Amino acid sequence: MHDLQGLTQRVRAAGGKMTSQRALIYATLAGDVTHPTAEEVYTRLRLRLPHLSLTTVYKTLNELVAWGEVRRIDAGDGRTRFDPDTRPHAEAVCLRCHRVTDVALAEAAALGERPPLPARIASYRVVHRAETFYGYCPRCEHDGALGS
Amino acid sequence: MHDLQGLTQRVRAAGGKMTSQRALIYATLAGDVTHPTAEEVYTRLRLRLPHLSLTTVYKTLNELVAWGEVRRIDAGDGRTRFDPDTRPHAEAVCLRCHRVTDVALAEAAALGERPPLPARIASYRVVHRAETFYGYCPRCEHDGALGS
DNA sequence: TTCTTTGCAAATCGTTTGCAGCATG
DNA sequence: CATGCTGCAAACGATTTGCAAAGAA
Repeated sequence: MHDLQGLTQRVRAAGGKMTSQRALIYATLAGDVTHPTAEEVYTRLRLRLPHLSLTTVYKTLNELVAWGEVRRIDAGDGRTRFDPDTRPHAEAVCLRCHRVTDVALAEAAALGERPPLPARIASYRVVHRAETFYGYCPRCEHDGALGS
Repeated sequence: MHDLQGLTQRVRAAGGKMTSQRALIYATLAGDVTHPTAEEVYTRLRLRLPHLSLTTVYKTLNELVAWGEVRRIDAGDGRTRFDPDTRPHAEAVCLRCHRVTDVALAEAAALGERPPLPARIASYRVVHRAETFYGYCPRCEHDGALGS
């Protein structure tokens, strides 16, 4: 998730074409720290591209993941969320509202986050690591109903 | 996930009843390190309890999670897996076959796993932490087709 | 007996697929 | 103009729900 030009190049290198839909989906996700679902991306873009279909959003997001431009995140409810930040980092997931918040690099570092990724773990060839903290976000903590 | 007696007590304390279905589902999961899906649990138990329904398996597994006896794991495909080990530990997920393997405590420790769980991260009240390594298990690595 | 649980069938919901028409390179 | 892309509708697969019958306390 860098500039549109670089992305266009990579898309073409992969035998693809740059369309207005893709450009907008890319752009929407690029600056986003809220880890939106496919449906959320769709809803936002429909304002600017009324003819856009949810199918296209799904396909495009899957491509982005396959190309390593975006990362897939599971927050425990049924939906898949997407994170344009592909650098190794930790996340906090709310067990109630399923909000996902990036954990500040400094905070992660203080906890022992070590950038160099070991190549093998449990005999797996490791491609990516994630550290996830499950708990309650401030809003949900103060809203009670933590048991639901 | 301890002994059946302790579980029966806790089930009753929560206003529930101990049934043969529950006892078997509990027992099946207790010693399991393969992180089975609901369907896998169902298939195994059907041999001993031919009348068992998948619905019951789902309901029971959800109860176990709600009661903190079991943990829910997402391996990236559509299915939810279940892990009877509720202690903080790391897992390795295969990006191809979605197998989940526990990372040995010693190995995790060498990587900086620190048992004491910080109470707050990114202002979340943290209940549980997970460190996941995504990559390819030995079998899939040697089977080629890593791109699929 | 009373209240929970079971299990069948049907409903949900997120996501994917088939395919005809459209747009990019 | 040759492919790849879009978008509609239909298909899918995992999980949930309604409800009547069965079982535990």
